[in-house]
Amino acid sequence: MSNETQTSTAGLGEAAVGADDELIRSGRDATATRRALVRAARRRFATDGYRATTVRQIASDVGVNVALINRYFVSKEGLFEACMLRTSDELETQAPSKSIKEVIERLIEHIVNAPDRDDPLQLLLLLRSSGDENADLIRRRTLEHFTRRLAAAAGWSPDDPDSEAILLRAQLAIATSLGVVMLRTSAAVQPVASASGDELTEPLRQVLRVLLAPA
Amino acid sequence: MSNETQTSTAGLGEAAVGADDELIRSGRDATATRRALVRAARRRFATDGYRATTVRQIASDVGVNVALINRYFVSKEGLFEACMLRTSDELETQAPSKSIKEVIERLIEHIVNAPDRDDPLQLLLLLRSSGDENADLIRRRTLEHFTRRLAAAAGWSPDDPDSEAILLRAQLAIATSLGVVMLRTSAAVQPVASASGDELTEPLRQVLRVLLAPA
DNA sequence: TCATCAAGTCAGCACGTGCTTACATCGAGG
DNA sequence: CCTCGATGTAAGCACGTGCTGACTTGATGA
Repeated sequence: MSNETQTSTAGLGEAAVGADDELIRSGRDATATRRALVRAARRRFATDGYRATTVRQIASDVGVNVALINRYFVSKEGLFEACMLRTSDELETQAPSKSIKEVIERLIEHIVNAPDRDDPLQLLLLLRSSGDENADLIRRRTLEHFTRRLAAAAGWSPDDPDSEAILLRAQLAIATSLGVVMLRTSAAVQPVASASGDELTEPLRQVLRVLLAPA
Repeated sequence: MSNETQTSTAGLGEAAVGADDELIRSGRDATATRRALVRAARRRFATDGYRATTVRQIASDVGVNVALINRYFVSKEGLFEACMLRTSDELETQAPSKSIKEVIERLIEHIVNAPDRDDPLQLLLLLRSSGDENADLIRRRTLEHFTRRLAAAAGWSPDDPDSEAILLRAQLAIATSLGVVMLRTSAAVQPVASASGDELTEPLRQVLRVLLAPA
C-alpha cells in the first residue's frame, strides 16, 4: 500500500533516495510527490513547451491537486527550475568520458533513444524563448554548461584562445543533436520520426565526427 | 500621405503588388494591412512560438486594431496558415538549384543570415507542437515538402526505393540547420549566437557536405 | 451634397490560466 | 481517545486570452 516500508531515516524532508517508481503513489509522502511532479513536469515541458504546459495538466498527470505545485515549488517557474536542476544533475553524474569517439557514440545513443525513454536531452530542446525571463536564463545556462562539457572532451581548454573554434564546433554538434531530437519528438516529421536507430546512427556518426573529431 | 497613388487597377481586393514597405501604412488599404499583419505575425510566431504570441501583440506591431485579424483571417490559426503559405511560396519561388554544392552554399547563407533579416527559415523552426492541432498539420506538411525539395537536389527520386537513405540524410541536414538557427535566434546561447558568419560557414559546409554530397 | 460601403475602432463576453485562501484528512505522540 | 502538525483538497479570485457585435470614419460616385 505504501512505499515508506523502508524506514525513511532522513527525518527532515530531503532527498531520501527510495524507490524510483511514482505510479503507485498512494500515500502521503511529500518527497515522493515532489519527485513525481518534477518527472511529469519535465515530460510536459519537453513535449508541449513551457508556456503551453499548464500546472493543472501536470497535477492531473500525477493525480494530485494543483495547489501542491505552488506549495512545493512556489510557482510554475519554480517547478521549471527544479526540472532544469534535475536534468543538469543527470547529465553531470554520467560516467566520465574517455575518448571523444566514445563520447560521440554515447551522444548518438541519447539522440536515438530520446523519444522513447525519459531522456534529459528532451528538456534541453526547450530552446524557444519561453516567455518567462527567468526560465530562459536557467535554460541558457544549462545549455552553455553542456556545451563546455562536450567541448572539453573534444580538446577545448578554457585557457587556450586557439581552441575557441572547438567550442563553436561543439555547440554546432549540440545544435544538430537538438534539431534531430526535435524533429523526432515534437514534430512528427517523416521520415526522420519513424526512422530506426540503425538508419540514423551512421549519418549521425559522420556528422559528429566531422565536427568533433577531425581526423 | 497615402500609397495608393498608383491606380490600383485590380478592383477586387487581391494581390495588387505594390510597394513592399508596410511601415508607412497610413491609409485604408486592405491588402497592405493584410500583408503587414502576415509579416508581423510571422516574425512573432518565429521568435515567441505560436502559443506565446498574442493577436493583440501582432496588431499592436502593425498599429491596427485587434479585430482586423479576425476580420481578415477569421482566427489566429487562419493567420498562422497564411504565414505558412507565404513562407512556402517564398521557398518555392527561389531560383532553381543547380549543383548540390550550390544548394548547400545557399542554405548556409540562409542559416547565417536568418537571425538578421526576415528569413523564411525562421518560421520553419516553429517545430514544437504548438498546442493547435491544425497548425501542427500545416507546419509538418511544409517541413516535409521542404525535405523532398532538398533531397531531390541531392539525387533522391520518389520512384527509387534505394534513394530513401538520401531523403533521410536530407532531413538530417534540415534538422541541423534548424538547430543552429534556433540556437542563434530564440535561445541566445553563446558562443554560437554571437559567432560571425565566417566562423560558421566552414563547419557548416563540412557537415552539410557529409550529409548531402558524399564525394 | 450626401448616401453608401469598405476599412477600422471600441467595449465586452466567455474561457483558461496561475495562484491563494480556507478547509478536510491522515498519522503519530501524549 | 484526542490533539496537532503535515499532507492533500475544494472553491474561487484576478488576469490575460481569442473572439464578437455594434459602432465610427473616410473615400467615392451620382
